[in-house]
Order: sequence, then C-alpha cells, then structure tokens
Amino acid sequence: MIVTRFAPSPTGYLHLGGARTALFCWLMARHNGGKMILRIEDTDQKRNTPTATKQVIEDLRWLGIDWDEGPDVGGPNGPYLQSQRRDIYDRYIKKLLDEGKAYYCFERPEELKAMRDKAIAEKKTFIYPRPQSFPDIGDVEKARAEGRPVAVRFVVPQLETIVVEDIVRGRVSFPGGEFGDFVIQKSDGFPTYHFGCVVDDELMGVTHVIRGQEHLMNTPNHQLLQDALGFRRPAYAHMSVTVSEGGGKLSKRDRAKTLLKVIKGKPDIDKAKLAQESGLEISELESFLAGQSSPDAPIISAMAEHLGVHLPEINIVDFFHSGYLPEAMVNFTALLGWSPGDDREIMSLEELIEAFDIKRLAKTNSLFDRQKLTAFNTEHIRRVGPERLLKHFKDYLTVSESPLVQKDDETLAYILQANQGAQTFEQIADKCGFLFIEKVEFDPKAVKKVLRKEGVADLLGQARTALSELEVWDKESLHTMIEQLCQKNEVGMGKVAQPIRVAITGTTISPPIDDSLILLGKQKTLKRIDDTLGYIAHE
RNA sequence: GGCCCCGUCGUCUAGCCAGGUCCAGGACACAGGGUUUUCAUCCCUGCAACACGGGUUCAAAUCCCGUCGGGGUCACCA
Repeated sequence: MIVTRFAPSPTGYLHLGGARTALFCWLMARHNGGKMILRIEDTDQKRNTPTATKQVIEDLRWLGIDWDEGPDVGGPNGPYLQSQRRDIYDRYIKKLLDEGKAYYCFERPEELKAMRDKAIAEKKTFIYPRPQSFPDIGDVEKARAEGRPVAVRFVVPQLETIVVEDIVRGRVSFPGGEFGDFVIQKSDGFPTYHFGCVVDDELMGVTHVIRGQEHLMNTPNHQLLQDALGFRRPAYAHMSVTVSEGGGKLSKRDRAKTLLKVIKGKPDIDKAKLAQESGLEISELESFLAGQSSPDAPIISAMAEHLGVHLPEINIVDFFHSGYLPEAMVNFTALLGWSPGDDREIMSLEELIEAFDIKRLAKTNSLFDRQKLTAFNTEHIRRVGPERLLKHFKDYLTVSESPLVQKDDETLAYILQANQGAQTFEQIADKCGFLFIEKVEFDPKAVKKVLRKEGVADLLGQARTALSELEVWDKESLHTMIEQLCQKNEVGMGKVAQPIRVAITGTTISPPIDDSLILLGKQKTLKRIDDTLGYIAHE
C-alpha cells in the first residue's frame, strides 16, 4: 500500500508552499487508495509555536485535506508528534553508537563557527573533521562536567558517488566527498530533522516521500542513514518550488516587506497611533521601520488593517480571510507544477484525485499568479452549489467579522444568488455594505456622474412616488415598476436605476437594483431617496 | 564560491522520455469589440514563447555539448 506523509514543523500558520506539499501527498495517497499521515516535526524547541499545530490542522481541514493517521486522529504508529518520540530515537542513536556508526562530539557553537569561517576563508567546503578515535562514555562525562554541549554525529561512509532516484528529477548523482559527518542528536537530546525524519518514515511505513526541492540535497544523507540502520528506502519526489513575484521562495516576509513599503511611502503617518492600534511598542515599530526586526504575523495584519492596505496573502488563512474558496485554492495550487496532461483546468477535488499522477509533476519552479487564482475562484463560486456556497460564505463572514453575519440563511442565500459572477466573498460583502450604514455618504464620483445630471431630481421624485405606492415589495413588482418608469420617460434602464442606486448606496456599485431594493426594504429605501432629494436640492 | 536542479507566450502550462502530425495547443493577464441597470460576470477577436551558440539527423521545442540566466543548498532550522 502507498503511504505518504505531510510533516510540517509547527512554526506558524500553514503557508501556500506547505499546502501545496500537503496537497500532492494527499492526492498521491487518495488516487492510489493509500494512506496519508500527518506528522508534526517539533524537534526545535526554540522555533515551535504552541498554537501552530492546531492552526496547521485547521487550515488543512479547511482545504478539504484529510489524513488517516495523525496527532488528532491517532493511529497505530503514534505518537505523531516527534517531541513525544524521544525514547524511540534514543534507541536507534544507541544502536548506531554501539555499532561504531555514530560518535559523540563536544564543540561549542563558536568553535564550530570558527572552523567553518576558516574553511570559507580558504575557499573550501567545510567538512567536519572526524576524530581518529571516537570519544567514550568517560569523555562524555568529562565534557558534561566542563559544561560542554554533547551531540552525536553520524559516521558518513565515504562513497565515490551517491545516487538518488527521484520520481520527478530522475537519477541524480552526488560526489560522495561532499558529505561530512552530520549531527543526528542535538545537545538538548532532541534528534535533528534528518534523524527523526528517517526513523519515522521507516517506522510509519512511509513509501513515498513527497517534499520540496530544498530537501534534495538532504536525501543522500537520509539514504546513508537508512542503509546504516537497515531501513527500507522510500521513493522520493522532490517538487519544484513556488516563488513569489519578487523571485525567491514564497515567504511570510513578503507581507512584512509590502507593509514596510507602504509605511515608508506615507511620511505623514501617525506612528504612535499606528503602534498603539496594532498592539506594538513604539520602539518595536521603529525597529521594524529601520529594518532591524519584524513583528509577528498577527501584528503585521493588524497594522495593514489599520492602514487599509491589502497585503499579499501567503498563509492559507489569509486567503480564507480574503474571501477565497478552498476548492479554488486547491485547484489552483494543484496546477502549480502539475497538470492532468490535457487542457482541463477547473477541477473539483474528486476530479483532481482521479486525474492525479505523480509522474506528471513538473521540474520547473512556478510563480504564483493571484489574478489566475481569482479567475479560478470566480468559476468555483459558480460551480460549488448553493448549499456548500452558503456554508463557505457564512464561514467567511464569521472570520472577517462582517455585519452580514447577522442575516439569516434565507437572506444570505438571496445575496449569494443576487451576486452571481462575483470573484470573491469579500467583493460580495463589500457590495452589501450599504445595508448597514446609518446615513448614506455620497461618493463624489457618483455625485458627478449621476446626481448632477439633468432631470435626476425629477426622475428620482417619480421613482419615490411609484415606490411608495407599491403594495408588494418583491422582485417582480419592482422590476415592472422601473420598466414602466423608463417607458413613461422614454429613457433607458440606466437613467432610472442609477439615480436610485446612488440614492440608496451613495455609490454606483451595488447588486442589481431590484435586489438591492429588496434587501434594503421599503422604509429605508424611501427614507434614503428623500434624503438624496434633499441633498440634490441643496446643491 | 562548491555542489545540485531547472530554462516553451508577461504568468501557469501542453508538447520533450519513444525526433516529422507544432510556421507550437489551452488557460490567466493584456488590447480591441460586443452583451448588461452599476460593479462583476458573460461572448467574440487579437497580441504573444521553444534562453543563446554549436553539433547529430533527410528532419530538432524534442537527442548531445557548451554558454548564459534563474532557483535550491552548504546549521546542534526543518
């Protein structure tokens, strides 16, 4: 059976790159009727964030990705948090140590750095010098007594070449001399990534390791470790990377960078207020502006909101908050470095599973194109079906704290169908903002383009009268009424609809006029038209 | 810098492994036009690429070599 695994380290939210890796692992497992495992690689105590595991799980679930074994669902190969598997790693470390395939080392970080700097100065690749004879237990105790760190290194067999058979890259060979003895157990007792990864993949029965290209250079080390431990070798697939528009890996720094640019572009900004509103010390803000530090993700978001700027989404939650559909995210992400081979692009999860073939993973890096994502989202909004759409819409309204959450399902469903063709939920919510304002504020452009036009007061007055005489406030009656008004005055729809739209929303943008009127209700409509008539008279 | 990977329209890609069916197909974007009560949607048309240079071959986007360009990686991070 095919077993894949997604193994994130819990350092924050799930980002696009992680989601893409998880997606391909998931598609691989599901297409082949195999198993998917979620394993949390939390071996770096300094970097771990307490809530990150929960966040990652939530984000994966939102995308519609599930797994058969993992920290939240359990399974026969648990625990699925590496921090809880210390005794397992210790056993294998001891085995290697006993067999002379690993040894202790005691260098302080600064000593290691000095050795490395020396190598760089001599333009040589730094390779840790293996000692003539390996330290024994007595040496370890002595080192501990001196307060030296005690780590364990793997004895890397010196082979001529090391070959990795990769599903996407083909056969890749490395000169053996490139690889020195690397650390497998850190001085805090935790395994390094390499060791935890190799041991767990074996114990969990992982058959296919699908991961980012950045791990390709680690693979020789992993294979050597597998050989030394007598482990099976999983199949490897090193995926291309998705880069951001500035080039380089798509990273959370992109958000901070954009924000920094915005703040610097506005010299008259009230820094004290900005710091206060976003929960930041003024000194921290200054440090950020000076490029010396970067605040945490939530603070970045808070600042952006305060300034009213749109930051590039990089974490999956950002896309959720911006009103994208998980179906669109998955579909779009899947097509970054993969294609079904024909001209299909818009696909459901089921279709993706059905069509997935790991051999079709592309070798080339790809650039994330938001406009295409938006086009996908538009199409998926159209395709998901009313029930799911409503559910997603409500989830969106909740997280984005839109006032629309107060509305009942029936109204929300109505809004959804009145906004067919919308690109994102954000767009829909924005268009409905007029339902919640106390007093209409007129957009100067709308005033100029519509309200100042000849005969508007007269038409609006007629509309007001006709509207007030309407007994039934539904789509049909409203539509008929507007049509009659057009005929009577011998004008087009726009001439009537636009002044009403501006009167009730203050802008030229809203759902179709009859829908807007229904949503707003008769009473408010008449009131707003009266106000507008007054406004025009005063001008 | 060493090592590794990659190079088809602006972007995502199909085609490459098994050379001719490709003066390179689709989608997004862009430009122009159309539909529409606004925005969005929708429809039509157009623009646009085999990184470069050498080979091999009757024939190369497809195979080989080199150059250039991009990315990754060189931790007691994962």
